[in-house]
Amino acid sequence: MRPDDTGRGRPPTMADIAAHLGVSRQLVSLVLRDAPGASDRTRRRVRQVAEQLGYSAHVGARSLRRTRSTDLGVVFTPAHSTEPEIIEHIYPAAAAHGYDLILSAQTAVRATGQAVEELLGHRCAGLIVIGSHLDHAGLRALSRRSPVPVVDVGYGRRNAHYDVVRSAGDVGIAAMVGHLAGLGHRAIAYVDPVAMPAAALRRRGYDRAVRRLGLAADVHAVPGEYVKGDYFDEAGATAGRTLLRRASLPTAVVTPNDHTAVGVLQVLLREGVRVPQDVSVTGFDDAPIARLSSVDLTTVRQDPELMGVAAVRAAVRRIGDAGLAPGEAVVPTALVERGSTAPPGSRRF
Amino acid sequence: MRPDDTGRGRPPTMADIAAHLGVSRQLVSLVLRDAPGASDRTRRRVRQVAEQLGYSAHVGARSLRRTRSTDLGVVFTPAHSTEPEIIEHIYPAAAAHGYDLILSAQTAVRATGQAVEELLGHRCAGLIVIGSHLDHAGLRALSRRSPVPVVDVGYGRRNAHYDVVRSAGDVGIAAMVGHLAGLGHRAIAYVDPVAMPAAALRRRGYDRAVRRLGLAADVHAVPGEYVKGDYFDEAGATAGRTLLRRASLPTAVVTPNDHTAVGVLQVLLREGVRVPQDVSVTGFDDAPIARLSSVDLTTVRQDPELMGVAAVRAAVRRIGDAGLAPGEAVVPTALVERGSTAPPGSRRF
DNA sequence: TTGTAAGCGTTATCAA
DNA sequence: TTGATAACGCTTACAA
Repeated sequence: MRPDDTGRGRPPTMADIAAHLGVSRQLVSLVLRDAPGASDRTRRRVRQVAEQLGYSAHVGARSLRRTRSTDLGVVFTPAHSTEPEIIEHIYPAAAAHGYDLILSAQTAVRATGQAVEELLGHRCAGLIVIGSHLDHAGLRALSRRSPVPVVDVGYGRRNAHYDVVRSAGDVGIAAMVGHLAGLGHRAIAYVDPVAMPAAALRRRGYDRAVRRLGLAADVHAVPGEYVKGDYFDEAGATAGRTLLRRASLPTAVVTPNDHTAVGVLQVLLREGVRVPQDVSVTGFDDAPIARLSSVDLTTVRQDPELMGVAAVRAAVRRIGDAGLAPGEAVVPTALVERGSTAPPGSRRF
Repeated sequence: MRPDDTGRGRPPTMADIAAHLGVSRQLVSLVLRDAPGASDRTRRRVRQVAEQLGYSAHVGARSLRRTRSTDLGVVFTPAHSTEPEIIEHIYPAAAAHGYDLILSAQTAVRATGQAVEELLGHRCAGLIVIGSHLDHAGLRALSRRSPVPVVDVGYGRRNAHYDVVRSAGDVGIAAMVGHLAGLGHRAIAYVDPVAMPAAALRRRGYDRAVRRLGLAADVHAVPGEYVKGDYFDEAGATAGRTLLRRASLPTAVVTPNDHTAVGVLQVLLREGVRVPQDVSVTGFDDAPIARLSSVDLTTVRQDPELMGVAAVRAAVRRIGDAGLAPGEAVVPTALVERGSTAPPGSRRF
C-alpha cells in the first residue's frame, strides 16, 4: 500500500461491484442503467455496493460502447448576460428527454468552430449553438461539417441546413409600443443601435406598431460596432443626449436592448429628467440589470426557459429522424412592467 | 446506401485513415498525438487524410485508454456575472498546461454535488469549483469524496482538504479608501451587505484603512438573504435612503459590491444628488454593469484572468504531486478609476 | 520508422 | 434471471 493513499488508486468499476457480490459485470450494467432482467433483490444489492464503493460510471467507456449518444453539445458565450440564463434552463429540458449536456464556451480567443469541434469529439447526438458569432454562411458550413443536427439559438431565419430558435422580437416591441399608447403616450421615440444582430427585427415591430396606431415615427438610429456588448449602452447614452438637445422631449423612449435603455436612463437622470414622471423608458431582454430595483426597467422578457426548451425539442426531433427538414421556433416574449413606465406627465411621489 | 445519407454513417476512425493510406492504426495514432516515431512524409499524409475525411478524435475512447487524464473539470454558476468571466480566461490557462476543460453548471435546481458527480464521470484529472454554494464542511466532504484534487475559487480559507483561490478583498477595499482619502475625502461611509459571502473580508479592509487614516468609521450594515444576487442592489438602495434621511451626506460611499454601489447611485441620482460632484460612490468586482458608460463606476477589479490562472496552477500542481498540501492563492486586485469618484465638493466642468 | 498485440470500462448480443 | 463473449476507438508496450 502506498503512503499517499488519499483516495488515489483507480476508481471502482462495474467489475469491482460484480466481484464484491459474486455476480457478473453484465448484471451490474443491467441494474445501473435500469434495464430489465434483474431481480429486485439483485438490484438492491448492486445499488448498495455501488454507493458504498463510490462508483461513478465512466462516461468515456459508455459513450464508446453505446449505440446512440445521450449527450447534447451546447456552445455558449459566457460573457453575454442572457445566454447563461438559457444554460440554466436547458439542463432540465434536456434531462426531460433523457439527455445529458456537454458545455463548450466560445470566447474572444476561442471561435465557435473550435467549441463545436470539441463537442463533436464527445460524439454528442446533437449540437445547440447559442448566440453564435457566425453569420448564416458560417452556420451553414458548420452544419454541413457536423454529422449531427445543429440548432442555432439566436437571430437566424428558417433555412434548409440547421434549426432556428429565436424570440418574437418584433411582436415584443410592438406590444411595448401598444402598452405605452395604452398609458396615453403619443410621442414615442425609438432608439435603434443598428449594429445589433437582432435590431432589424425589433425595429420592424416598432414601425408596424407606430403605423397601426397612427403615431409619428421618431427613430434614432445609432450606428456602431457590435463588439461584446460594450457598445449598446453607449448607443443609448448618445441617443439620450440627442433627445435632450431638442426643444421638447418625447414622453416615452423605446429601446430594443436593456443596456441601451440604461444608457438613456442614466443620461436623462443626470440631467434632472425624472423617469417615469417626465419620460418613460423601456428595454428588451429582461437582463439582470433591468431587475435591479434601482433600475427597475419595464422591458420585454425573452423567456430563457422557453428558448432552452425549444432548442432541446428541435435537437431531439431531428436526432430522432434525420430526414426531417430543419424548422424554426419563434418563442413568444412577455411584457414585464416595472417602474420605468407610467402615464405621460404623471408624478409618482 | 441509405437515402438519408446526409453525413449520417459513423464518424471516421483512425482505422479508416490507416486503411486509406495502407498503414497501421498505431502509426496514425502516433502522428495525431504528435508523438515521435513517424517520418515527415507519413505525418503529412496522415494529417492530410485526417483532414479530408473530417476526422475528429473520439475523446471517450481516448480517455478510456489513456494513463493520465488531460481534462480539468470546472463547476460554475452561469447566472453570476463574474464567474463566466473566469471561465473565459481559464481556457487559455488550461491550454498552457496541456489541459482541456469540461464545464458543468450549478443552478438553482442543480446542486454543486451533482455537477461534480458528472465531472468525475468524465474522469478529469482535477476539479475547479467556482463560486460554490457549499460552505467549508460541504467542500471538505466533496474533496474527500473526490479521487482528484479540488480547487475552490471563491471566499474560502486555507485548509488541509482543498486548494483555495480568492482575491485580496480586504486590500482592495483599503486601497479604495486610501484613494478617496487621497482625493480629500474625510467622511467616507461604508455599506455592508452582511449576507454576502465575501463581506467580512472586505469590511475588514475598510475598518483597517479608516483606522490607519484616522477617519471616523461610518458603517451601514444591511442584513439580507443571499439568494442569487438579487439582493445586493437592494441593500445599496436601502443604505442610500438611510443616508438621505440624515442631516448631511458623507462625501463618499464605499461598497463591497458593484450592484450595491449601483443601488446607492440610483437612489442618490433620483433625489437630485450629483455623482461624483456631491458624493463619490465606489463598487467592487468590476462587473459588466460597472463598465456601462452611463454607470461608469469606480471599482475594484477582481482580475478574472489571474483567478483563472491561479486556479489552473493550483490544480495542476496537486495533480502532479498528490502528496502536496493544498495551498491558498490570494489574487491581487486593481483599482479601476472611473467617473463615479472625484474630490469632495467638486463640480466637473 | 513501422507493425503487433493487448487492454481500458462499458454495452450488446446471444446462449444458458 | 443470469452469464459468456465480443466489440467500441483508442493508447501503450514491445517487437520487427
